[in-house]
Amino acid sequence: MLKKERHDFIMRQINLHNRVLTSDLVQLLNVSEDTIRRDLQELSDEGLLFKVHGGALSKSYHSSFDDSTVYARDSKIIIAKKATGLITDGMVVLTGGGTTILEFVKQLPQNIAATFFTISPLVAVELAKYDNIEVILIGGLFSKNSQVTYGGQVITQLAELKADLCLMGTSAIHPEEGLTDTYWEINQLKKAMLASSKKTAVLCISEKLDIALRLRVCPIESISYLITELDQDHESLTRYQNREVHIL
Amino acid sequence: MLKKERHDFIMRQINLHNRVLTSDLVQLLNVSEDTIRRDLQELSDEGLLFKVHGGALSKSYHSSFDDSTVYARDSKIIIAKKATGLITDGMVVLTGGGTTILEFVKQLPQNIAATFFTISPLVAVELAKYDNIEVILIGGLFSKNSQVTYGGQVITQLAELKADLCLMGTSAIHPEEGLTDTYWEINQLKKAMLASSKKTAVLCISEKLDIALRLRVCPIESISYLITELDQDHESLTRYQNREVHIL
DNA sequence: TATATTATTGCAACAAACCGCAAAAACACG
DNA sequence: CGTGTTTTTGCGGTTTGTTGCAATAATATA
Repeated sequence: MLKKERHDFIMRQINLHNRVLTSDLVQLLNVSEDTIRRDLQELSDEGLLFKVHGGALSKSYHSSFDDSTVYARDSKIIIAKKATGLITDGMVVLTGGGTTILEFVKQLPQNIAATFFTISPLVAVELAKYDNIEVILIGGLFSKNSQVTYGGQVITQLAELKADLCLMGTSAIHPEEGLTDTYWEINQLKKAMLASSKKTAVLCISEKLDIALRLRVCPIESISYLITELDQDHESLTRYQNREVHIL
Repeated sequence: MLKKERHDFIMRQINLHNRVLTSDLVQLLNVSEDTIRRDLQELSDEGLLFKVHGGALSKSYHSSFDDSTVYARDSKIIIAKKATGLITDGMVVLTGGGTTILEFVKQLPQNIAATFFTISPLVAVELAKYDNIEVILIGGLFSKNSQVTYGGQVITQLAELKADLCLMGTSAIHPEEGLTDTYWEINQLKKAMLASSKKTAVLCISEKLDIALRLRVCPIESISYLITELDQDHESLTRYQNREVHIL
């Protein structure tokens, strides 16, 4: 393999995963550590990546990625980590959009092998960084507000699908009213997603608990897992606990 | 064997395999290393390949997709600006993916009113920033390499659609061979996109001119507009000019 | 702080590139 | 045809590029 090809390979890995480990590259490319280190040094000199102890990081990861802009990011990371526990190899997963789901994708283990259907282009792009994940983007009208596809075409495609697990964020959840939403189209969308999945996990920061909006998506019993940043036995969650809903 | 024949042979190998090793060519062509090196040097001077230590690489071997440092960004901005001239209010436009198309979207005038179909999630997200643009994302399998949706589902949806204009990037264009590509699925995809549009514009930086890859998408006559960063009457473009193709 | 992992540096072996030169082939032209 | 010129090619010697190794320094992790 030519040096240039190695460099291209490394850059591809970097842009795919936002980071590379020296040790991984040694195995993948079957060359000595020294060679990889020199490659990383050269690419770093060209300003194509950030060299760090143990490997290298994507340049865009630091510059363009403004972590601070995501609201309540710390909470969302906790939620995301809990949610990854639900995913096992071979699973078929359906996801919605939103920053919480996006965070969930970033927290997935590197080698997870699964099939993901999603209505969120951003989630699709993030999922594509995993070698062993097959990504199917469900197409349709694209919503400027929620950054997901919606509309009849999406509903139709969802109807043909049966996923093991559906992961969705929510803007409101209430012990009696269940999941609710403000927009008709998003409401329809979520209903269709629920119907297409054997189980459903709702990812939701605690400040969205105990809120009911105009349009009802489903009763609380239709939800299999409720994932918040709170402890399992936090008092805010007791009213959600029942035979159907597992609190994580 | 004549020099010209050797050069043709080398270019065939390059376009077939994306790479050649000096040592391989020495054996295949039964000439000295120096001769091969000189051949590669000359072909490199003509801009037909990239010479590297140990051999040479195809010019289109810029497979990697890096969002941080877009390759030849200045050229792509020039191309993008030219392309915006093709869009008028009320148009139905179909776009592919790639950094050039993404740049095109960023250059669109703020209040343009049009309908865009796209196979690229990133393009969809960017288009969503325009208030008066309706965005329809065509869904399907998501390609990790090219960051667009592809496969049967995409083809099927494209078949139901007739756009006024199709905008696509390309990795290779040649006056006799037309549009060509390396991957079967992308090839099929581009064919379907062409069939779904009344007119087609190809956005393409000049270094991808005069390159032919393995799989043919369409003859040069099927293209309505060819947009490069070069001046309209640049000599590199004369061979592309004919009744059908407009050079911008 | 102790221990393991990763970086750095100089070095040697090898491969490839470069340079000048000369032989051979192709070409131009009277 | 012959002769001078240009182009092409291969060879030897030299320089540069690439890679892996070993010893040492720096850094992470518990």
